Formats: sequence, C-alpha cells, structure tokens
Amino acid sequence: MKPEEIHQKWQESNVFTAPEYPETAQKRYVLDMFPYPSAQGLHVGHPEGYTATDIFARYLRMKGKSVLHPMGWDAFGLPAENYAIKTGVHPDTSTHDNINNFRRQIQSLGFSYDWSREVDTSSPEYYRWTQWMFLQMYKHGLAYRKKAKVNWCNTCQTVLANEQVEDGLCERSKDPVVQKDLEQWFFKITDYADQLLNDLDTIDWPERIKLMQRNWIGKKEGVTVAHTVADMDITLNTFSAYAAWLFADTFIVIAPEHPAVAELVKGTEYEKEVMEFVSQMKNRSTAERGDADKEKLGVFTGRYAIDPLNPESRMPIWLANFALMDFGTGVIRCSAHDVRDYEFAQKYQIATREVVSRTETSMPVNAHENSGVLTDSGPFTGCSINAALISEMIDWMVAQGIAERTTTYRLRDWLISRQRYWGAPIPVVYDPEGNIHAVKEEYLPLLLPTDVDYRPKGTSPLGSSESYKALAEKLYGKGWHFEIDTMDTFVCSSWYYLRYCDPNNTKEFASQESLKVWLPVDMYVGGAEHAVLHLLYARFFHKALQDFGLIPKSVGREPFKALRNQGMILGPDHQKMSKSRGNVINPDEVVNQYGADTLRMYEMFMGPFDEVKPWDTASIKGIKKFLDRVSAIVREAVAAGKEKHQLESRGIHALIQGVQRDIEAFRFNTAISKMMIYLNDADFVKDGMYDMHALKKFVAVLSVFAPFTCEELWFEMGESGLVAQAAWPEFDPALAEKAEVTMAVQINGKTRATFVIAKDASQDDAQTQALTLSETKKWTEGKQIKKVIVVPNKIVNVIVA
RNA sequence: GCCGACGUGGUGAAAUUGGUAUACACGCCAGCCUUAGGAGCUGGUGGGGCAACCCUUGAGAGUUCGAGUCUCUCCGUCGGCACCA
Repeated sequence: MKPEEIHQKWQESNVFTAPEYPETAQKRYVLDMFPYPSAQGLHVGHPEGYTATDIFARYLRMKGKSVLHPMGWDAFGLPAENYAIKTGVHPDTSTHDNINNFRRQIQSLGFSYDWSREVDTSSPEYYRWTQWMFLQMYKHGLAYRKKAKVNWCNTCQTVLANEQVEDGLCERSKDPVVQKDLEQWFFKITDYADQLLNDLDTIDWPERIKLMQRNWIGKKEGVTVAHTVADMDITLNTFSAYAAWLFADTFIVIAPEHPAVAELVKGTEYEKEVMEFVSQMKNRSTAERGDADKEKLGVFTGRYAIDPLNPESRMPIWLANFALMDFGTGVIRCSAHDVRDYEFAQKYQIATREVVSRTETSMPVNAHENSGVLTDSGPFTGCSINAALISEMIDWMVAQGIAERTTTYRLRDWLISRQRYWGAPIPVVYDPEGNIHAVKEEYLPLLLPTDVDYRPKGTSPLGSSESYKALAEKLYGKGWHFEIDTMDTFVCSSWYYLRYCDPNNTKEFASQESLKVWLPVDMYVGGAEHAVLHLLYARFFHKALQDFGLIPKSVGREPFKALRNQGMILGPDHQKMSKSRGNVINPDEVVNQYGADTLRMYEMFMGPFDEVKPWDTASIKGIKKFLDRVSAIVREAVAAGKEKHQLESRGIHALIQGVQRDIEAFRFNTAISKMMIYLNDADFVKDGMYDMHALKKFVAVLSVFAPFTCEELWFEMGESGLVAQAAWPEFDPALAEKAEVTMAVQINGKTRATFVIAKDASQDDAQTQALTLSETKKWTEGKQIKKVIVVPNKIVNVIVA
C-alpha cells in the first residue's frame, strides 16, 4: 500500500475528526504551536514536535479518549512582505503557496490532524475575530494609544515589542534597535502582571520556562522614598529594593529623560551643560545605553535633595547615563554599597559612606549581600542584617512617614502596532479632529486593502491605499480615516487555540459550548523560543477574555495546562542549522529516501525530547532496519500461518506497560529502545510457532510511532479495520513481571558475581544462595564476614574484614 | 555580574526510591552470503594488562555497606536576564 492510499483511508473513515460534543472527562486537547509557513518549507525541527504530539494523540485515541488535534497557519508576518517588496508577488499569493507546500509536507508525515479545523490567521474569516478581540480590549480599557519611547528597527521599518528586542538587536533582522518617540497602540498586559506571575504555580510547564516568565515579569518589592529638592518645589521619588542600606546613601542620580530635569536647572549656571548631556543621551540605541561595561557618565545639576533619613544632610543630584526612566521611578538613591554607584562616585569625587562593618574583607562595596552589622544607621546601628531586620526597618520608615512599601515590575505594556502591511488592520477610525473611535463591529472584517504600495518608507503602507481612505469616508463621513498600522502577528497567535474549538463559526469567534468542552489545552508542544513572547501573550489573552465574560469560567484561568518543549536539532556538525553553513537537513529528502515512519521514529529516537541534539545521517539506518525487520517478521509469521495457542508470552505485557509509561512521560527515545529490545528478544516465536496475539499487540503499540508501516501490517495480519481505530492493547501487570530475577553479589561494595533466584525470594534465601557461590567463597575465603546487606531482588552485599 | 540547566564509550545516548554503569542505536572489527556491495545475516566491541586482576560517569573531597544519582568546592558547555536602583 502506498502512503497516499493509507492517507486516503484515514480521511475516508474520519478517524482523526474530533467529535462535536465529547464527554468532558474523556476530552483531550493536544496542540502544536502552529507554524509560520515560510518559503523554505518544513524544517526537521517541525516534525520533532509534531511527531511527539501525534504519538500522544494517537495513543490517547486508542485509549478511547476524544481527541482534538488541529493544525493551522500563523500566516501573517514580515518574510512574505519582504519577499513581495523584492519580487512584486503579493504576500497573499506567496503565503498560500507556502501553506500548500507546508500542508503537503505535513500530510506526508502521517500526522493525525483534524484537517476540518484548519485555521489561517491571514484569512478574513480569521482576522475578523482578531480585530474583534482588539475591540474587546479597547472597550475594556486594555488597548490604548500613547506617545512613548519605543523600539524602532530601521531594517524592518517598524516598531517592535520589548519581547522582540534581544541584546538591543531586532530579533528578526539582528540590526540595532533605536529609540523613537512615536504614537503607538499598546495592550495593558501590566494589569495582569501579578496573575501572570502567580498562576504559573498552577500549570505543568517546564520549570525553565516558568522561571523565564517570572524573570521577565520581574516583580520586585521595595520602598519608595520621597525627597524634597532644597530651595525648590520639586519632589523626587526614588525606588529601592535593598532597604538595609538606605542610611548609606549620600547622593542621588536621575535619568536624563526625567521630566523634572529641565526645571531643576532652569536659569542656573548648570543648565547648558546638563541640557547638552540630555540631548547626547537621547537617540542612543538600546544596545549602546544598555552596555554594562560602558563608562559611567554623569553631570551635576547644582541641586541638592534633602535626605528624609537624615534631614541635615544634603544629597547632590546628578544626571547619569545608567539611570533608566522605565525602571522604578527614574531616580536612584546611591551609596558606596553598590558596585555601580560606587564606581560613579569615585569617578566624580562624590562623598560616600559605609554603614556595614565587615571583618576580613577589603571589598568596600557589595549591594546584594544581606549580611554584616549596620553602623551609622540611625536606630538600627549595631543590628545584624537579615530579612527580619529589613522588614523591621521598612516598618519603621513607613511609620516615620519616610517611605512607602512599593512594588515594581520589569514587564512593560505590550506594543502591538506595526508599520507594516501584511498583518491584521487595527479596527480604529479617527474623526476629522483626530479623536479615536472603535470601528463598528458590523463593519468587520475590516479588509486589508490590496491597492497598497508596501515598499518601506517609515510610515505604514496602508496609508498609501486610496480604497482604504475612500472606505473610511464612505462609512463614517468626510475627513474620517482609518488607523493605518497593523497588528503584531503575536496578537493573531494569542487566541488561535480558541478558534480551533469552533473554527467555522461565523457568528462568534467560538461558541461558549465548544470552549467549555475543549478548553483548556491539555498538552501543548513547541519550541522554548516563545517563552516570553507567545506563551506570555496567550496567557494574558486568556485571562483578559475570561474577565470580559468571553471564555467560560469553568475552564480555568490558564490556556495551556501542560507544556513540553522540544529541544533544538543541530546539524550533523553539531552547529545550528543554517543555509550559510550548508548543514540544513530537508525532511522531504529523508522521507523520499527512508519513508515517513523512519523520519518520525528517528527524530524520536535521537535523544531526550527536550534536549538539544545533533542530526546524524548515518544513525537513521538503524531505524529503517528495525522497521524492515518488523515487517519481515510479521510477514514470516503470516506466511507460516501457525498460531501458538498457549499462555501469552510475558514480553509483550512488559512492553506495553513500558511504552505506555514512556509515552505519557514524553520519553519517546526509551519507548523505541524497548520496542527494539522486544524484537531482538523475539519471545513471540518458538520452534517455528508464532504468537500472533502478541505480534498484533506489538504492531498496535508501534502504530502510534510508525503509522504507515503498521497500518499495512495490520491489514496483512487479517484485520479488517484500521489500526488507527484499534484499541490500545491492555497489559496484565502480573504477567509483565518476571518470575525470576538476577541478583548481584557484592564484596565490600564491588560486584563479584550474579545469581538467578525466584522473584521476591526471602532475604535469608538470597543470602544463603549468594554465600554458597564459588565466586563468593573465593573472595571471602580466610576473611571474617562482618555483615551482609540484602536488598530484595537487587543485591547481596557481603562486608568482610 | 546574577539566575538556571547540563557534563557518562569513537558518536547519539540508557540507568523507579542511592543498589549489577555503559541498555538501545550508530560507528568500528571479524566472519558468513554474494560476480559485486554503500545490501543482508552472525559474533565481538569502555580503558589498561599475557593473565589473575586493576581502573572508569568533567576534577577533587564528603555522607553511605553501596554514589552517574545526595552534599560541598572547583573547572567546562549551553540557555535566560543584565548599568534594574
């Protein structure tokens, strides 16, 4: 049978179609992160995750679960647009060519997707609801427009979210990101910072990903201290996360962008120098600003702040390049107990003092070590620094009216507008006075116009569309115009898992019943690179939509109950695969040479699912050989036509138990090795007689890994149905256990011999048998046995003097 | 700098609660089959040693009858964050 024929049988029998209304207890939603359909086609990394979820989904189906296992396309995005700029081919055309290629490749691998639920984020049927989601955010005050310093990539000619900036570089183009003051649209994800942080404790995700999200949210508790500027009506608030050293602070630095700077120096002799410094710091790239090794730069404002902890003391106020406006308050109390502050003070000869007595250390500065005894710290002089003391100090400062307990977060609001063409248009219209109005829901989808010049020019391409202008005036009146920015593609992917529940609904993004039935996603699989992008945004969407009453409360606060990350597959040279290195493996070629089953199994056999592992072209043969041997043995058994009618062999029960356990734990590599061992041991054949029952069970188990081969063998073994529809074979735990075990004899902890004994034999029996072995005698002869330790079924350790 | 993960043969890697280290596969070696094989099959394969034996999970120490697994120190690789107050 050709793979296409098998594929057709699956299609015809609707095996993979998810039921409309499954029993809640029986439903399982198994989801892959949907791909961006790139022109390069499928990468070997895609089938790694897809095979894992396919094995999982097929296994659950055979176990009698109602499985939703869909696939779709994250189809908006820059590459198609850049390709259009280069070639003139419309993004819609190239995207759909790519989708067709991806679908063909994915189908050739035999994944059990329910294709009736396919979604495409670039289709008006889909982005209509993306726009609708935007309107919900807007209505509930979670979408807003504001002028702000934003990340701008000159190559991509668009703004970027904080999450899309890596080391000050654009994650796409790898070019430096610059700061620009622009009016942009934001989603208020910061409203959900605490929930996004706390609810991490409720989900089964890799700890590594949870940690990355925790760090990204960056919740920090500390105190805010207000300072009056001497002889002025200005108050400067500082944030401090390390309250123990507040008494050490002797000066204050302020971010160049701080709104109070101009007023501080207005009309003074310092004004010129300070304002020059401000303009120098402006328009520096994030990378430049953020380089920790860079020299600290500052300028004195000529002003002093009154230290509320020490009202006689005057703290000089400086501007410093390392003070960041978007962290804390933009103003820092500085002391000698911070490496950075100390370096700055040294450079500019600012007086410092130490308030921690240390013994045996020459290091004068260390801000993060909560130890030592305080000196010169008001009522706390002489106290040892520890968590309780810090808390006490804060209480005291709060009582004195010096400080307030405050919390800051690293997380910023999500910048979602983009000055690009190939995305969902933001459904907002401006009246002639420039006031913002939400586009009426009945006008959705607000179609992406086609009469657009999408060559980059720093403004949004939609601005060049005559039809878009005309449409706004037609719908709203003269002088009205639509927002010309489009949405970040991460908005589209933040809710696609909801659409799969009810993908063809034209009245709602999904019916409440369908959401109630399928949510949450039980198993979500994809790469770790989305840790603080998609995976954070989707969680925010879920919570916000649920708060709007659009997602049933019964499904819980989290969209993805369990998450597993696939490890990256490196090239055969142990390097990251890339065109320039020429080490890219094309899955199509592997399928042509060895077949889809071999590719699937090889990728699962390479190593632990979540670890980085190199491709080894030679090793694939091992899998191919294994599958060929399975086929040969089954055919041999069928041809022999003899069935052994006796007690079932033990091996198959142990195998089913082991593989089942491994699949549930995502340990596919060891599951496959167990199947290989089973085949090598061949306990299903004896004296030319075959245990066909065992062989059938074996094929059923293997079918979730190698569906094409097993579908064919299933048929050849005389089964009329599809193995995809067969039940997962049951195992008998009693039969799975061996009657005998091999125990090791250790002399002083070194293994010297082994012996076979009945399972669960008594300790006395095991000891007696161990001591009578000639090997044991040889090592104990002439020595005194001091002690014998027996670990049932494992070891007898004889301690001799 | 801070946080986290990892380190086992020539290679990818196995190893329930601490209990026979190197399963399974690749590669390599030998043999069989073959006109031939980049096919298939069988056997061998951690290192040292003629052998008895000895050594071996990045290095070193510790706990234990027993450590790849637990604790500490160090080294290395990878990932995240980073003038974050």
